[in-house]
Amino acid sequence: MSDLTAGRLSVYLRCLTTLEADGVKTISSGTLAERFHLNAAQIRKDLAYFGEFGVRGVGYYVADLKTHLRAILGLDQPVRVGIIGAGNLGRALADYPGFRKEGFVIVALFDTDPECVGRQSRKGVHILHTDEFKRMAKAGKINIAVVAVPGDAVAGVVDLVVKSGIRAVLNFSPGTIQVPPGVKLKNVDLTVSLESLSFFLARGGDD
Amino acid sequence: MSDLTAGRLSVYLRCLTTLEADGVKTISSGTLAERFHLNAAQIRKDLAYFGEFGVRGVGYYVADLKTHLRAILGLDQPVRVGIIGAGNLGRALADYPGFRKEGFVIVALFDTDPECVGRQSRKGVHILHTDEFKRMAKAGKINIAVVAVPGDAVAGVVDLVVKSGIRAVLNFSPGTIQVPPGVKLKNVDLTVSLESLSFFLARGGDD
DNA sequence: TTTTGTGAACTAGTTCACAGCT
DNA sequence: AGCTGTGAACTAGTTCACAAAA
Repeated sequence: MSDLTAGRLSVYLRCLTTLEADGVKTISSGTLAERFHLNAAQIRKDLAYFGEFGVRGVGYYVADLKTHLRAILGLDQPVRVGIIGAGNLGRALADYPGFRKEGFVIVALFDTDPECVGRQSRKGVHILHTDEFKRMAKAGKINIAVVAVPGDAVAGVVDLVVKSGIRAVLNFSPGTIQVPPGVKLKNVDLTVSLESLSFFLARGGDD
Repeated sequence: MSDLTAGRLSVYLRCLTTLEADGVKTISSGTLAERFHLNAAQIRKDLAYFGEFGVRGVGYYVADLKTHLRAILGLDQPVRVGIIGAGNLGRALADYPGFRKEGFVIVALFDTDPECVGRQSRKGVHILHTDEFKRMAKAGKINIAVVAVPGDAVAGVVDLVVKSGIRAVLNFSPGTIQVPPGVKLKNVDLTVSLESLSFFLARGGDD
């Protein structure tokens, strides 16, 4: 199963949440695709890979499919997130409402700056010293590490994260880092995102 | 030219900046690939599309290629960015050092909350009322719009942005929005990113 | 009749491998 | 000898189109 599929499952889950709030009980791939600008065949193929969730002639039961998707995405049990880097971005992520909404638990922020260690974010996420990270991860208190440190610190931090036994990392820091097999790294590179758009404008912007 | 290629060009540019700082004058695709965990053939193909920048038997001149890439990415002239949504995330993005480093100019933050309009971010980016956005965009003061508003506001904001003549949008808000042809929309969905990682862990995490 | 699930066809993207230039 | 630029081969991802099920 590809990375792109995983992302789409997450999108489908959000669509279903919207539909449920609207009181929709059952939805066909065609209607779902139309309403959320997706592709019906792709929805069916993505879902069919994990089981036969649909009913021919009817479609999918919203509540039922939602439960299945949450389980497939591992959201049927709490997912604990530790954020390394308590700068502006790290703290914004710690307080991001979208994470809590889907059941993620932000365990703590981690930083090395004595100025902010011991303090907490606006919404009350505690800032611990990065030295604490390994102990907490080893104790099974962190499932996913989010890295939001300056570029020159990222290599060391990712090394620490991997050595702590973490197997999923969401990285916001720049750089072409590598992780050992068995560890999943997802990069969100803000500069690259913005430069891609600049490229589009520079090209004439007609595609 | 695909979106993925544009992203890689941005990555190459950053690699070259690092190399230049290290005093490297010339680099082959093979060495570049090895050092930054990239693919040599892909680097050559990506670059060759825009011109014959390399010298056979030698490689690429770092400073020269960097200039070319900056021009291709439209970074040879200032790119002006307006950020709509002055919440935690919007303000963190406004102050993000990586943007300034590559020559982006953060024109202003925009929000509708009277509580924060008139104030400014830590680094001094002014927060204007969203009503001002259209005027500034029409006056050519904004090239790229960054959207970081709550999910229920995103449709209206993107509509405003498009009506203001903006042709490149970086969206951090959730939802499957659509823009007319000729407008480039890039989504950074934080919840989807995190859920993809959760999916990987739930699957057993061995790929 | 409606809609799923899925093989087959298609499209996009990556990597190989080597001719040709320096 | 070394390295680029590029056609050809390959791999991955998407969409089509339809048989089978409710």
